[in-house]
Amino acid sequence: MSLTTTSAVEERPLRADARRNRERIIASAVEVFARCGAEAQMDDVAREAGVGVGTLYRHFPTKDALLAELVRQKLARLAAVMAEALEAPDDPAGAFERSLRGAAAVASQDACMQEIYSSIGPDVFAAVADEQSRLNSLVGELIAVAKQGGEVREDLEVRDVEMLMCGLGAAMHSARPGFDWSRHLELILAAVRPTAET
Amino acid sequence: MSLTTTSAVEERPLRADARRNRERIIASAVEVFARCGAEAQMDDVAREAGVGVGTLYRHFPTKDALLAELVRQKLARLAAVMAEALEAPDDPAGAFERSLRGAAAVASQDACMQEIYSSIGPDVFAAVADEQSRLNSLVGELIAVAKQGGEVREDLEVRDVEMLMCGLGAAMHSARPGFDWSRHLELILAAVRPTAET
Amino acid sequence: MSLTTTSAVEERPLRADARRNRERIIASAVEVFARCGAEAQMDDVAREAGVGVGTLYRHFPTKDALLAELVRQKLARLAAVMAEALEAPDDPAGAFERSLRGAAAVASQDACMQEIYSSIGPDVFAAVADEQSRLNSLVGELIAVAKQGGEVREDLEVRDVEMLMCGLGAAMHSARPGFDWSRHLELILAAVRPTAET
Amino acid sequence: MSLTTTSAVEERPLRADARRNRERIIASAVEVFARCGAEAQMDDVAREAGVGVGTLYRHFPTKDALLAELVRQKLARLAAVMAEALEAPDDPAGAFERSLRGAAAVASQDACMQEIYSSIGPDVFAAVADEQSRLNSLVGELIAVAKQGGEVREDLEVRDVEMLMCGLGAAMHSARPGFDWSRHLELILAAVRPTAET
DNA sequence: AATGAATGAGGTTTCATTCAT
DNA sequence: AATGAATGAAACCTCATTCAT
Repeated sequence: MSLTTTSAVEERPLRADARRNRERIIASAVEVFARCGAEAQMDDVAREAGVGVGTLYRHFPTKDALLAELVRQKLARLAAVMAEALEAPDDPAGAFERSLRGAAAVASQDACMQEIYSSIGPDVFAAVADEQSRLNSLVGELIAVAKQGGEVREDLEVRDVEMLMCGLGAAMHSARPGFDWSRHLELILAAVRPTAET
Repeated sequence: MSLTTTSAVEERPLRADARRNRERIIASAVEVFARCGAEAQMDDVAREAGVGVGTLYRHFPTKDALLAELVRQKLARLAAVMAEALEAPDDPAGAFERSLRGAAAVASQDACMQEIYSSIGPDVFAAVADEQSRLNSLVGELIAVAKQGGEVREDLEVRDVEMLMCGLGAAMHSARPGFDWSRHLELILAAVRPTAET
Repeated sequence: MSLTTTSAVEERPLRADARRNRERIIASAVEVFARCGAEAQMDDVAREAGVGVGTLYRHFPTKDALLAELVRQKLARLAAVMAEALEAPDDPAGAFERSLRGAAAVASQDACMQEIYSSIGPDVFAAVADEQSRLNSLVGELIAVAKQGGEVREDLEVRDVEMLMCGLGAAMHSARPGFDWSRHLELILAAVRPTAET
Repeated sequence: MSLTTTSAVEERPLRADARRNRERIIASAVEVFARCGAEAQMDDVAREAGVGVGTLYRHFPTKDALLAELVRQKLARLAAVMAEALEAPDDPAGAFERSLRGAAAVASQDACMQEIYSSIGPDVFAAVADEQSRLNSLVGELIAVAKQGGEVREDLEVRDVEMLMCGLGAAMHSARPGFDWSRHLELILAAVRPTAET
């Protein structure tokens, strides 16, 4: 069974009420998972959305399918931030840093997403591969531009940013006393800047 | 109910066989949680240890209590690495870096611990506070020494290291394709080194 | 609520398209139940018929009503075979045997019907009583004729044939390895023939 | 997952209470399935047995496993009847008929078993293959003896008996008005006796 | 009249924890 | 003290039926 829900093509548009429900479900899911973590229950999501479980399962035939959709949306939002940073014409210089700050801000809105992103098995991960690689492409472009401007170390790669941001998200979500994600982000930015001896 | 199992005082020493059981349980738990993540089942731990569930529950009255013990031991091992780095008399200079490398190596042995560490609720977190703060003290000392040697940025604080290492562990555990914790660690070390303009 | 759908009188004739739908539904139901057994789902029947579930429920207010209709049609087909055998003027002698062979052949076309026929509760059974008794009358006539020809044992009754054919259908449907309904039928025919000592 | 529950060898005997429960569960299952048919629910079985569902699932990890056990026991009881008939030294002549009468009597005690036997999928059928073939062997022996005595037709095979008895069981279970299994059995016996012309 | 989205009771199964042996 | 059988509250998911569009 495929976890994909938005098969790009030949997807006849949902009836108005169905779409409304779909959106309420997603919104509620974000809410509920934020409260309870990835082990939140389908029943709770349905109740929060004010629909029956059956409706929930009509839209997402599996809990994993719902998680996949949430992750997908999150990745899409991150990609949007990246794209925006990339296209801003006025200041190509700071694009990279701006994009990371924007991404961190987006991530901080629902840090629980990090837990979900970490907890998903290979199936869900695969179901999300498209958005993931689109995001990675954008990061690649941002890095390329930044290298030309001498803003980041020469050896910086996409997966470095992935790892660091993944770590940022996790620390964010762990919410240990004293943790402060914007400080964390500054350290990450320091890590990717050209080193003294280079 | 307290999650603490080793309440410092008035702890009559376990009978020899009981202690043996306790240790086998912990070893098995590490094994099983490494295989299955935090949602491994108590029955599995018991079976792996070759004891009945009842015995498992005699030693750890709760799953959380078992998790707490595992986290505690992990923190203790990290503290040991830190202490060792601190005490090495020959090369006080590199102590800080050495300690982080050592800690990362220890963490990499059972990255699932990171998931557990992240998933524990406040109760378990509190049950582990002692080891946590002992570890933090050591990190504080290491930072102090390193600052004197000019090895790290002046504004570095313990919680910075906590955050970065927490992120490292999480990325480690996520095991996304292409992730490489020793590269991640190098970036972290770059992040804490004195910046050019300082 | 009555399961009857074709209440003899006061049944205004369906609109042309409605009738078309009704027939497509029944055909699809036969198909689907043959594939999946009695626990096939209403949604599947509707999809196979190319109509919405709503339409299906307009024609058959209940799953049981649909099953009843299927059983009714089956019984009608069996009755047709019997009537045909009875009326064949050329060979009144073999009519009984011919009718059973014909009935078995019809039954073998969708043996799943047997499962349905067995699984129906008293309600559905009652809803089908008319066709059932019409069939039984015909069997009665066939037996009477056969007795005059000395083709069947003197004590043979309608319910004997019912029982034996019911068993045949069930064995057919069970489709255990090695089962062969035409062999089974021969044995049944042997059972109803006059015994040696009579 | 295997449906087998009684893996002949190396099965350490159950604790006394566990065995008691196991037997109560089976007894209750017979009862409940007799009342409700194969779609009876696990919860009902558990309640009837006076145990928690968990206990039920400890003994039978799946509904199918439970059904398999019931079928197995039924087949074993039938085999016992056959064996008994075979071994009776005094009257080797009537052994075959006696065995069928005995089998029918046993079957009539819980005719619902027939429905279950028919409804089981290939998996359960396989899980029951041993008992099935043991039963078939006995029938084979009975047929052989009967042939020597000239009690049954020369061409009679085991699967013929299987088919006929399968049909008997089904008709029994269908319990249509007027059905009478002992009459049905007499007809079956007539079917297998040597025919006049042979 | 037709559609298919929505409903929600109910089905099977899991697992942390308790308690009789 | 040790065992593992028993417990039962949930978890996920299905499907006959209703009802807004």
